[in-house]
Amino acid sequence: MARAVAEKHDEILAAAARRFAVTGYRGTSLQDIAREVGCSKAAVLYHFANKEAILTELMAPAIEVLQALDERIAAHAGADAQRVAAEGFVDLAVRFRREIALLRGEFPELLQQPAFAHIQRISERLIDALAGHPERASARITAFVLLAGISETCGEFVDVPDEELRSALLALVRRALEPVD
Amino acid sequence: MARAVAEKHDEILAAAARRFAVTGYRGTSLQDIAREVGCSKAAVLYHFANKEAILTELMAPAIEVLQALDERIAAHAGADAQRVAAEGFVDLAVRFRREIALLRGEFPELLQQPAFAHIQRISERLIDALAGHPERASARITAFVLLAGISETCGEFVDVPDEELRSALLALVRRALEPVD
DNA sequence: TCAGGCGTTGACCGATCGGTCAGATAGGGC
DNA sequence: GCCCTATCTGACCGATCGGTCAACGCCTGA
Repeated sequence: MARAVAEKHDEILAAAARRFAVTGYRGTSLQDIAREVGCSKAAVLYHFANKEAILTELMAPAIEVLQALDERIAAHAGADAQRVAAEGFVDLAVRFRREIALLRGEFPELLQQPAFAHIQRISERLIDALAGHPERASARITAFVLLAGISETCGEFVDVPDEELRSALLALVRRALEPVD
Repeated sequence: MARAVAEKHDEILAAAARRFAVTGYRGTSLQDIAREVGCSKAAVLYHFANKEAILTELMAPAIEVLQALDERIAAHAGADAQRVAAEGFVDLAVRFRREIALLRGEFPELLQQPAFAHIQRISERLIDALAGHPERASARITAFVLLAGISETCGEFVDVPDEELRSALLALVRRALEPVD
């Protein structure tokens, strides 16, 4: 029985991921998810406290890796931090591109939600590290283009093999980045 | 009287732009816009047929310029098309960054709406032109990162002076792009 | 002076949202 | 055979959405 519960839990999670990826978080209703699973909306809410809990659980692994990257960047300094940030973020984006895709540009709003409040601060530090010269506006602009662009792109090119996507992005980042002198 | 009507029309438009920029299109209700203007929701709908009409009118100038860019790219060929696409898009993004900002990542859904159907095709051609080698996956990935990243960035850095943003983006694009041989 | 229409309003509509709840069902332990 | 509980359901809730509508005041041209 316990196994059956876990199965249903995961089934709902997978269905939600599929729907979120197509119509986004806000654009997907609990009814949509229930229909995809083949059960009632009430059943979905029996397995999850509320809609946000589904999203939170779906994003948990990606957030964990993001936090680990944040700590790794903090542990380095100077040019090393820039390299760690660049490679770390590309890896993360490629690996979790399905999770990124399901946010479909709803980042700004979702980041406001308390559950994701700390993500914003991590993003800030990531941009600083990637910029190399955080005080130079052009460096920050470059970093922002890369972060936002890579996120969006990974959400779009879900069918390209991991290694191909990864190497293309890394090559682009190396070309685009102004090195720390 | 006719002037008063036009004034109110523009006032509603400006209020909608302000609200959209903060909470996005979907996240802004007609009630929100009416409150910002200081009138009733019904009054807003007296001046505009529906909510979508407000967005359409708000985006019209940007879409016109995008279409003009599309035609200019089509009129060129080879390496020239890549340069035209790059410079044209950066100019467009910087100039209309407030309009871009108010979409707040709702592009994917909005592009589905019939009013913006052709924008998707224009974007495809823009990516091809920017990629230079549209058949090479890495070139398309690079182009996508730049387009998506620049859009997002322009929506974010609304306070940076036009020329500073423009030159930083152009420099980045030149570094990032693989030239057509 | 008065009829007509423009701009505006609040009340209302149906649809949909996330979420609640009491009760039906079924299956395993006693 | 009986009960208990985990699972699930349909009916329902209040809130909010975009949009409609009859009616009202006011301005204007005849």
